[in-house]
Amino acid sequence: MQDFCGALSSGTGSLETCRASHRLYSARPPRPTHFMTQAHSTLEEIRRIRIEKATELQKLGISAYPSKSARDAYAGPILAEYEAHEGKTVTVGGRIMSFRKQGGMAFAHIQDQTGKIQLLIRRETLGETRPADAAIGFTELRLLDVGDIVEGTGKVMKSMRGEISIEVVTLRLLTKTIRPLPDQWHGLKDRESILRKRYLDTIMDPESHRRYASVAKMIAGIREFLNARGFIEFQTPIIQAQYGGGTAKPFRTHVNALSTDMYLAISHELYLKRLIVAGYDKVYTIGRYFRNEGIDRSHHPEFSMVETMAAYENYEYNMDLVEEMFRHLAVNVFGRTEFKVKDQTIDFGPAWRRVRMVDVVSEVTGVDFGAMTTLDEAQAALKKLDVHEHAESIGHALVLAFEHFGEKTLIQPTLVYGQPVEISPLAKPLESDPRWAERFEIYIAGMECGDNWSEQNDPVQLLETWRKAYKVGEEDSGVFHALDFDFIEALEHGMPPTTGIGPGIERMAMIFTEQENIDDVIFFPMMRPAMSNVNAEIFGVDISAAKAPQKE
RNA sequence: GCGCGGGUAGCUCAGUGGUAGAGCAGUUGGCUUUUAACCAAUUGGUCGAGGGUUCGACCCCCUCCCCGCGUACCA
Repeated sequence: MQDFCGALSSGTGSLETCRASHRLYSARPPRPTHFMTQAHSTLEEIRRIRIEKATELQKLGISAYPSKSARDAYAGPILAEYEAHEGKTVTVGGRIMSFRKQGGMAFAHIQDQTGKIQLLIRRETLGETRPADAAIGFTELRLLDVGDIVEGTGKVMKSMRGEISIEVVTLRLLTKTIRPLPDQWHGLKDRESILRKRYLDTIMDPESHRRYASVAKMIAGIREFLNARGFIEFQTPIIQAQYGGGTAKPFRTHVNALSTDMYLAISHELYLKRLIVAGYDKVYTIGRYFRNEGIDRSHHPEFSMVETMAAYENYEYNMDLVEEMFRHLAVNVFGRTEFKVKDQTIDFGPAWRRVRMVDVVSEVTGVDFGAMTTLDEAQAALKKLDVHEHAESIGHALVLAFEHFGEKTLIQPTLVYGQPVEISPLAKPLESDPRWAERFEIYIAGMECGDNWSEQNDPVQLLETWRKAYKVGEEDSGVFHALDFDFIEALEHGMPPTTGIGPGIERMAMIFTEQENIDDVIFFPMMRPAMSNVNAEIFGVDISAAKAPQKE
C-alpha cells in the first residue's frame, strides 16, 4: 500500500487514483510481478513503476544500486578492432539506449563513453535469475528499462544481420533509472531543457558529448603548450578584496570569518604580476572570471581565461606565443587547421596578419586617425562616418570607428596592435609613438578573442594613470574600482619588463568546436532557477510562491 | 532594459472560440536474429501561472514566470 500511495504520490492530483488502488488491493492480493494496477503514463506513474521494479529486484536478491562493476571492455575498441576481440569473453557496461524483445530473444544497445554496442540476449544462454551472481534472468528482463545502466558479460560475436554484438551470459543491473530518457529518435530538442539538463543532451547526442570532451582536451592542450615553454601554473584568488585588472562590474560577496565585503575576480592579472615580482619569470593561471554584466551569445557572467605573464619580454613575444598556441591546439587537439565559423572558414595554418588599429580603420573607412592632431578633427571625422557617439579623445574616436567598422571585417586570425594609450591603462606606450600602446588584441571571425600588452611597470606612472581613471570612474557612479595600493606597493619593489596574454577559453572553444553560442561550450550555463510543475508535484515542493511576481 | 518568437502528455510535435490529438516512450498480451523491430490492446493532459471578455477560452485581452533570437549596455 505504502508503495502506491506513499510520499511519492503526495500530490493532490493523485488522490482519486490512490483510492482506486486501495480498493483493488482490498479486493485481491497484490500482484507485484505486473504493473497493471496503475499503468498510467504520467511521469509520476512511470517513476513509481520503475521504483517498484527496483523493489522487486531487491526482493529477488538483486541490488538495483550495487557499488561495483566488473567492466573490462569498451564498445569503441571492440567495434574498431572486431577481429582482435572475436570470440573473447568481455564485460561491457553502459546505459541501455534501446531494447527490442522478440520472444525468446532480445537485443539491446548499451552506450558507454566510447560508443554503442549491441547486446544479444538468448533465453537459453542467459538462463534464470541467479542472485549469487547478481545475474538477471530472461524472465526478469521486464524489470529493466531503457536508460538503466547495466553490464553484460559474454562472447564478442556477430549477429545474423552482421552487427558486432556481445552474446550475453551474465547480465547485471548497475543502476536503476527511474526517469525515462527523451525520445530515442529525436533526442532533446527544447532549448531550455538542453541548457538546464545538458546531461540528457549529451546522453542522447554523441556530437554534444564529444564537444564537451574536446573542450576539456583543449584546456589540457593549453597546459601542455605552456608547460613545454617553461611556464608554471599558479592558483590565484577568486575572492578578492580589490577587483583589479579591468573596469568590469563585479559580483560582491561577504566573507563571514573576516567580516569583510569582497568581490569575485574580474581578472587575475594583478596577481600574476605579483608572481613576476616574486621572481617567477613565466607564469600562468587558468582561472574563472566573473563579470556582472550582460549575457548574450558570446558573453557569460562566469567564464574562463588562460592568462600568462612572461618577464624579460614584450608584446612582440606574445604575438608569436599566441599564434603558436592556437596553431598547436588546432593541429594537436583537433587535427586540422581549418574551422568553420558563421559560414566563414578560419585557417590557423598561415602566418597571422599583424596590423595597427589605425591602419585597419583607414583601410575600411579611408579615414586616418593617426594623422589627426585635435579632438575636433576626430569628432568631425566620426560624424562623417555617421557615428554620433561622443569621443573624449582622438584615441576614443579611433576605437569607436574600429568597433563600428573594423572589427567585423577581421575574419582570419588577426593581431591588431597599437591601441590608444587612453584605453590601455595597464600597458606601456610604444617607444616609437607614445600615443599608442604596446598592446594587441586577437580577432578571429570578427570576434575579440584575447587582449595582450607589455605591462606598465613604472609604479609612478601607473599610480597617476589609475588616479585619473578613478576620478573618471567616480563621476561614472562608482563603476571603477578602488585603487589596489597593495599591488602598487609590489610594483614599487620592481617588476621586470613583462608581457601577458589573456585569451578567453570559451571563445577559443567556440571557434575550435565551431559553435556560435557560448552556452554550447559551457556545460552548466547560468540560468534563472526554475522548477517544472511536474517536478514540484513529485518532490512535494510548493512553487506557487516562486511563481508569484517578485519584482523589487 | 526594449522588440520579436516560443512554452500543449515523460520526449518530439500537430491543433481549433464549441467534448484536447498523433508518433515515440509506458502498461498488458504475442513473437528465438532485431536495427526508429513488428502485431494487438491500453493508460496518460491544472494546454507555463493568475486574472478578464464570452453561454462557452488551449485559442481573444491584461499581468506575471521561464527560454530563445535580435538590440542596447559592458574590457
